[in-house]
Amino acid sequence: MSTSPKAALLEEYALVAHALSAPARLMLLEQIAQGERGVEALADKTGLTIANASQHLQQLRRAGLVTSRRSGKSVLYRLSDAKTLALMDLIRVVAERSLAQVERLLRGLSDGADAIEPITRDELAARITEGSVTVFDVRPSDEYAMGHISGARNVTLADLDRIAPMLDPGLEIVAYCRGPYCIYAHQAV
Amino acid sequence: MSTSPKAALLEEYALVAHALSAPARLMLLEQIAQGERGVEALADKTGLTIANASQHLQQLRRAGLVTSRRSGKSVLYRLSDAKTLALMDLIRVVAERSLAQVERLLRGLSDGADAIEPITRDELAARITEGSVTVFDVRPSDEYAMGHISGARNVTLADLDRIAPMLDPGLEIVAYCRGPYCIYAHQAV
DNA sequence: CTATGATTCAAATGATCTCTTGAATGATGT
DNA sequence: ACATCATTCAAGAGATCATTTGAATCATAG
Repeated sequence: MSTSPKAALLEEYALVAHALSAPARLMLLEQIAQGERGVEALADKTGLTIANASQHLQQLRRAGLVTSRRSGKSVLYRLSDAKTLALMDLIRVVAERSLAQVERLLRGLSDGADAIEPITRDELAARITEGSVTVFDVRPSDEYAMGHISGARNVTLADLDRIAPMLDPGLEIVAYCRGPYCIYAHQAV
Repeated sequence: MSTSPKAALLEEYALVAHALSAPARLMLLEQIAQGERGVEALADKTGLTIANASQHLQQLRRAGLVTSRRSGKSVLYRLSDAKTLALMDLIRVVAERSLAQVERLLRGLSDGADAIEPITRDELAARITEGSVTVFDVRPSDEYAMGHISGARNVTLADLDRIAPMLDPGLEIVAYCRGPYCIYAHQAV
């Protein structure tokens, strides 16, 4: 072996980190985290060409972050296991904790007008049943179809302007999408 | 803003991952995890030039993984908090879980002869006091000086050949260094 | 077996990263 | 203030990576 064993190990760790170091691959992971997807669907969502998306996906697979299986003509990709999601989440936490730039971005989005209040899943369910809040699922409708909170209305950003005047101003509005990665919710506010 | 807010966020996440994607920076982090260190000490340990180490350290600082403070003439670096360590650890876990290549490396190191048995900290302490094992700390002596398990002997790899014949073959030998990142222990076996 | 459609491979270009070298900065001690 | 030491900055060469294009592979349907 030309390189020392220790250096080889470090290169393996670096390979995993490198797979997460391109925005294009993070977009793909974000989509794959929603559920199994084919290459074409992923390319559409991320705006990448099919060949380019395929190459990024193979880099993710080489790093062990996703696995693929054939289903008919398509190859479906999914996260290899929960650790992949935990890794994405930890990177997000570290990035948002320490980078003042990220905070500025989030502040810029919310216009500083409405208070943004993160709440737990159980708490949200309780408030829905008691009718004190209206929940909007602001994801694209195909993602909505694959699973959503009961009682939530699927409202795209384009719909918002149309229905905004019809809302009871006294009601609290909760916008959600697919976890911390999504910024649709901020835009909807 | 020329780029969309969402793309900017993804680039921040990518920056953190990118900081972890070079073996040289992983070596530096591994050393910094041992305690606060100056640039020169880190450069020595990793075999990098001082200027090069300084550049990598600033990349780590930009990503929020380490912080620095001045102490006299030196600038001391340390991990920004426990999340950084958790992130390194998670990457290691993901890499070792999914990459068959890593397993092959580890198998190659241990020569397949002696069984390698990872044990918990408490279990180890119990075995030391009852005298059933001999514990070697195979780290360099300056790291040993900064903290080690009571009852452990500091034995460098160079010393091993010299003292190996003097050991009671019936005793179990435990080699340890500084957690999962270190491969000295495997070499010592 | 052949045709079709989805995906992957392979080569080439342009961009990015790493490392080295030499000079500049910043803090300390005389 | 001056000298000195540790660290950082700046610029260039060499290597590596991302993206595009066109061709090749693979599984199903006819």
